[in-house]
Amino acid sequence: MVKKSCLFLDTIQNKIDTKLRISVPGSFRAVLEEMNTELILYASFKQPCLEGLTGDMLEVLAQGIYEQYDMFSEEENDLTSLIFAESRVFPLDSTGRLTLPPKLMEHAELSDTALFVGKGKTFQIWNPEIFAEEQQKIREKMKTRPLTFRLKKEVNE
Amino acid sequence: MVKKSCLFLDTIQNKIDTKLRISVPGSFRAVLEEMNTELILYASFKQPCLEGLTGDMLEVLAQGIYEQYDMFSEEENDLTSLIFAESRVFPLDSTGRLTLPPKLMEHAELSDTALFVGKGKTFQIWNPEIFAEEQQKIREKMKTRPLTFRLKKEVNE
DNA sequence: TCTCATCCCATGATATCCCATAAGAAGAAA
DNA sequence: TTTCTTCTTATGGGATATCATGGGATGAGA
Repeated sequence: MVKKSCLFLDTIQNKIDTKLRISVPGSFRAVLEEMNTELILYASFKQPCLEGLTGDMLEVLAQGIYEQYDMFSEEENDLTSLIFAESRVFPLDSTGRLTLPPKLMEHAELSDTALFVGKGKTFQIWNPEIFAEEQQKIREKMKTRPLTFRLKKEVNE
Repeated sequence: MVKKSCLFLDTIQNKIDTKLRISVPGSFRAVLEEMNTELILYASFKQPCLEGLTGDMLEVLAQGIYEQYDMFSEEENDLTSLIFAESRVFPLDSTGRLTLPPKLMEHAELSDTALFVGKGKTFQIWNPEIFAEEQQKIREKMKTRPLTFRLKKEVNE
């Protein structure tokens, strides 16, 4: 039996119905089930899209904030206001759909279709047209400023 | 069975009725029930809002204060005065509401609506208009001085 | 007896669940 | 390679349960 990857991969476009429901791609649901965790969404504070996370990820985030910042510090307050106040658990129905709140629909400028974009340990939800433009911009940027990146850890271990 | 996150998430606006009652959001109540703990409120000593905690969290807070400050220090005295002397357990009625004392209503400048703001292991209760301004300030701050934050722990392990 | 706080029930709105159907992908047989 | 079958995944609509909120009843303390 091959070990399943716990990464969100690929780009999948699904429809948003009149009740603002959308199917989470099967491969994404498989990751959530494999990790036995909940699905979290929040409005990205950098881009017009939604950020998708696992519940585990959010717990680690919470723990990290308390370890790195003072309980009553301004930084702690700002971070928790931006992350936890904006995110929510999204339960899936029996066919694997979630319901998008109007607030998030607006933020990501969604109407009748949405794009699930795998980002490894997280994913994003985009308006397909906007994503295509953004993706193009990133490609252009790479031509002039190539990113460097080095794997620190051995791969096959 | 998926593990439930024990974090206060999302921002939910509810009404305060003529008896000064307000429904605690269902998702917040779920956290309290899951942790099998009481709901504590006190007037924030930094902002015009109310701080909400679980009984468990208050215990952790107490422990932290005694570990970080000398028993008879000024800081220890100030913090305990500000937190424990002001805190109270708020019982919920059968439909999940609590009754706000006039003193807390004043402190948070509340009238007929209030916003429950998830902050992870705690939450806050705000006048919606005041919170919107505060949140905007935080967003502005992030543009000029983006907070960096690095996950130290592996997420999927 | 009066006042205040808590408790209990009724209602309406909303979100969640469940079933039915359609579409697509993978696999088997020709 | 082509066609047919089967299974999984996606989408639509109706039924149901849950939650927020308002009003009245009950009981304790002043």
